[in-house]
Amino acid sequence: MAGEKAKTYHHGDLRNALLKAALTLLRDGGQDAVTTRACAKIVGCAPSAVFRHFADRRALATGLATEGYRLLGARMDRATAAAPDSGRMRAIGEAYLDFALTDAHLFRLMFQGDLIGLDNPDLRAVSEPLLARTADATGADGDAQSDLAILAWAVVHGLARLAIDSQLARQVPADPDARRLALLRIMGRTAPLFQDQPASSV
Amino acid sequence: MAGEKAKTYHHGDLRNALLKAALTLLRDGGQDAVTTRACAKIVGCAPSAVFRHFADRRALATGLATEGYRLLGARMDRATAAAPDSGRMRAIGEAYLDFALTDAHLFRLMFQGDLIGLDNPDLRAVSEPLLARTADATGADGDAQSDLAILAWAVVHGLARLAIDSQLARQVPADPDARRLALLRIMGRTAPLFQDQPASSV
DNA sequence: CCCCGTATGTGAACACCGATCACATGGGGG
DNA sequence: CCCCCATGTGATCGGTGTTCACATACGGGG
Repeated sequence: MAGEKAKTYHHGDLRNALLKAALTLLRDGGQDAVTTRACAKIVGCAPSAVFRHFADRRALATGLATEGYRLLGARMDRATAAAPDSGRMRAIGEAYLDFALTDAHLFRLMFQGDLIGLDNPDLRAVSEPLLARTADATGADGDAQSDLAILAWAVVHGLARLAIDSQLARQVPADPDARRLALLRIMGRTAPLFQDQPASSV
Repeated sequence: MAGEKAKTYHHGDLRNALLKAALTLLRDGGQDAVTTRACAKIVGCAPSAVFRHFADRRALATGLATEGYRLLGARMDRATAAAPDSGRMRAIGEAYLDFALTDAHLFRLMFQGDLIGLDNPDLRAVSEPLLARTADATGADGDAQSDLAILAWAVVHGLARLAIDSQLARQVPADPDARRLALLRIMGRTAPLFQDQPASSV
């Protein structure tokens, strides 16, 4: 008994338990491993129970992606808080790249339009502020601000995706730390967006 | 009879027919629609026949992706051939974006590491020269050349992916032509990589 | 020319998947 | 207290990738 959850017919928090199971499966098996039946087996419920909490497989994936945006946002917040004003863009870019490289499967899922519902209100509520905050950090304003924010996003997003799932993965060092440094160096070439500190410190 | 292919037991070119069917399915149904059974039904063979020509579903997808890289390469070649030397980078970037926007499903598949075999020799033979040609077009040399080529790739790749499968799709005009222009304008902000012509002409 | 080896295509099967539905359970508000 | 309804179950359906024994016929060696 002690510490053991009483085995009740009603789980009590099945939805969150399923999301947690799904995240585990995703992290070490990729999106293909995230199967409604596998999630059910992990939490110990019937396969059909999943659909009491998620309309379908896509809804489950959407919940996962939402959690991903929350994690990414937290990382970006921490990065900006710790950085001097003039280095906010670089800090954000670094955080974005780090997230993508260390949680690649989750990162991919967050942009897998066919697996998640991009229109989902919960997801939009979490993901849309990220671009706005980046726009602030450009230091520009007006149209240029918007353009620069999108461009900055594109640079780090492109680097991340190429590093994760393209032949570039082989053009760049395999060792995680070295790869990270190489990507940051390349990112730094995008003057003046990410060139806060002199190149030597990159 | 006239013009009709004789219905023979042996199809004769099943492999290519399957690839063609798969491409059709992909283009108007996304990757989920590319099913070995659906391909078989389209070409009119038994489901199991597919596996005489492709080891598994991934091999089929890999073949499709290879074809995609071939198409992209052709577009890039045409673009560079028609552009003045000083405008090669911009021409390449434009071609890349155009391809991604007009053949989005195929473009996505080309980078879907879990569906295609990135190590496939045929695929690598077609895809790897693309980066090399981009490196030439930077006009730089040495480490900077490599860095700039990767950065340029990242910019257009990031813009393309964000436009295709992220919330950015809603920040940017919905009309295809307007969207294209907006993305090119943003791309042009990456001085000096893509700034061949004065901004007014963008 | 025929004949057989082999590449190619078939049909039936298996395990797994997402999804649905009638039914079982039991917690919480009238 | 009791009953309603959210939650969980088990059986089931159609679809999918993949395999395997078997059928077919193309093409090269006698």
